[in-house]
Amino acid sequence: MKEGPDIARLAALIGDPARANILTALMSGKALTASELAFEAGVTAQTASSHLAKLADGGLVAMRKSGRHKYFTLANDAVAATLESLMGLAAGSGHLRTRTGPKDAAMRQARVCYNHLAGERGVQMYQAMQAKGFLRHSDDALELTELGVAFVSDLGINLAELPAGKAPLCRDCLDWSARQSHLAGKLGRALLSHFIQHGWAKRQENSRVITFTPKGAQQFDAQFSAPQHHP
Amino acid sequence: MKEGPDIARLAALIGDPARANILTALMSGKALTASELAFEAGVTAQTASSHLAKLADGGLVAMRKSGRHKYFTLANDAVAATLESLMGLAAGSGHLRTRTGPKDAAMRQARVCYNHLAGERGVQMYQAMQAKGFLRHSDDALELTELGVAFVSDLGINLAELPAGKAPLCRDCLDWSARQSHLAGKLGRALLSHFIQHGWAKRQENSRVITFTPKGAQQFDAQFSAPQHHP
DNA sequence: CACATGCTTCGCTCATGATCGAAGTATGAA
DNA sequence: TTCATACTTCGATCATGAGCGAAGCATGTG
Repeated sequence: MKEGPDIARLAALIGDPARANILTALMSGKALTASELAFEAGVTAQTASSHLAKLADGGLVAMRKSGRHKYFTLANDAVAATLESLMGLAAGSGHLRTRTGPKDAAMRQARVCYNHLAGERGVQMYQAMQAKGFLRHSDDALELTELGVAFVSDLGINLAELPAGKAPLCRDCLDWSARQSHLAGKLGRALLSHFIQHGWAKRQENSRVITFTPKGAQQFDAQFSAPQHHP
Repeated sequence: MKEGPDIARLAALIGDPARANILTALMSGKALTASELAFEAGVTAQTASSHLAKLADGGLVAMRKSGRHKYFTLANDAVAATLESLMGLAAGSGHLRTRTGPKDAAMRQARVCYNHLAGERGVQMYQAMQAKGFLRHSDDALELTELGVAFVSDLGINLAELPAGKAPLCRDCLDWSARQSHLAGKLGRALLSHFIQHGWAKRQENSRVITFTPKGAQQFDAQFSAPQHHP
């Protein structure tokens, strides 16, 4: 009678309304913080924390710490496939909807992530710097190459002036709107400061939104031309 | 935040141990009575009755009255596919329900997945049919090519005789033991029937295990030679 | 008919776990 | 440092529903 894997344990995990809401929100493919997921699920942060721990323990979601945030994603696409299968059953071959999008188009474009640039612009910068060989992953760390050192110096950033301390120079930061990494760390902070000091972009009051001036956007694109996909 | 199909309700339905046992038992494809299912689930008849009512109400099982008996089956193969998908996740996350008995090895080799062939043999067949160009993915659907039509006709299966209806001819079903797809749908069902009718394989009593005869295995391998991996 | 069998309904007990307030920890900002 | 934010842990409350005994239908058999 008891053949095969323990399906009940897993299904019960998905079967709680709050957890199902969390998983449904994560089906968008974006990485979301614990607070955002608490809001999505309609529960308090404490409750969501408990649920997220259970989901992680059950292997349904993966977690990544970033500063004081915790970003959650679905653990892998097998989980997503199973969820979609369940949605299909629940709706009778129904179709999936796209959950609550990011609040603001401007936020998606460019915003402050604590102290560095995030959003599409941030991702663009990160990818361009990798494509040009300025950034390199080694083990779990992100390094600025010699080429990269020259590049930021040319920009006018003095690496020696950056504050010393345990904080890493370069770091990945997961972007909530683009679901891709962008550049954090002391260098990320320095770059954003640079853009603002040189009038490329401005911070909006009472918001995380960053607005690029036309001229600034041009200069930004010149430095960080988006990687071309096949011709 | 309440959007899309109600996945929680459905998952909670599957998430009860007794109901999960019932559904797992029905994965054998056999129609079982309420009492038999009560025994499989390890609960009393009253409790099983309540569970079965809920499962039927939730559209997971179908019921047919016959005299003073009630025969239950899974509602359709979409349900079976979802359950198999859940088993795959559960097996992956390590929470196997212990007791890897002798039955387990046989189950991995070949078993019934509701009404079609699963396990290593099922995966072998699926991959061979893809490698030989009998099956092809298009968009999200799985199609039988013209070559494939000829192949199954040669086997002695009359596609025109298959029951009409909205059920798909070919469908992916994720194998929980092999973690790869095998063939479900009306064709998958027809193929398994064919193997059994022609004495290639036999179903074991009270189990999902399928045993191939030596001769049957030979014929099976001849038709579905496993794709060779280059050294 | 009486009687047995298969299943269902009722009513009750009881364990599980979802929830949130309050307090605690970690990290970043000023 | 002091404050703010993000998340976690603890403790207590409370609703849900699984489980079963007992009784009630329904449908067979002798």
